[in-house]
Amino acid sequence: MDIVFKAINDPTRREILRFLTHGPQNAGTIAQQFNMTKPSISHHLDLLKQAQLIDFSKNGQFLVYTLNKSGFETIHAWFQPFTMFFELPKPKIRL
Amino acid sequence: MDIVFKAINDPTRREILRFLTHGPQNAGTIAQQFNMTKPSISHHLDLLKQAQLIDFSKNGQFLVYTLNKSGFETIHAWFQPFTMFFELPKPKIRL
DNA sequence: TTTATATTTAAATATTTGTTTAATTATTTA
DNA sequence: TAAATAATTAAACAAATATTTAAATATAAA
Repeated sequence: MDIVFKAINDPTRREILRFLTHGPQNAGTIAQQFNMTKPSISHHLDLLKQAQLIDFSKNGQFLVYTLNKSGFETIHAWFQPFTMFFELPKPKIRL
Repeated sequence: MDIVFKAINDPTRREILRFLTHGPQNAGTIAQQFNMTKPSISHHLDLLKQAQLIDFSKNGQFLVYTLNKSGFETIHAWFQPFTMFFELPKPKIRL
């Protein structure tokens, strides 16, 4: 559990997650988005992977990264007890 | 924004937040819950305060801490875009 | 089968973080 | 007003983190 919170603590990692909402991306494409060396991005991807916030599959010489449900469910589950205490924006349509 | 994620990264701070779901608590009462010195808890409370996850008011010589909506809204807002991508547990009743 | 490309792993380092002990501030009570 | 209580602030330090450069691995193309 700790690892998920550690993962989303870093701004670069949060940007990577946001970037992946556009769909699966190669490690190189992800690295291009940032003013930072590839090894540094690689390290961030590794941490997000450990937190199960992303996943990857191999496509030839490329590694394709995608969002992974598990880590987000962990965050959601942690957050749940606190929603009881606050009026949070309600969904516009019936779920 | 960064400060909120930093705040919830620490397990002690997450326990403090959980403890405060039981209602407002004095600094001393909070400190008792943990095998840790008061200055350390004080520092954690300060960080949670900075993140607007908690608030306090003075009652004589006591400082009474409570949960604060603002910080949780920040987390919720960040999480929102990701909910689109995953089937998350649905509410049991109409909201 | 050599060379280029995509990416990670390893080693080193500066910065940040969590904790402790000691000192300080503020309030209450005797 | 002096002593006790509640809590924070300050200084010091060990542990964890993000980054870089250099080296290694794996696949593709020439």
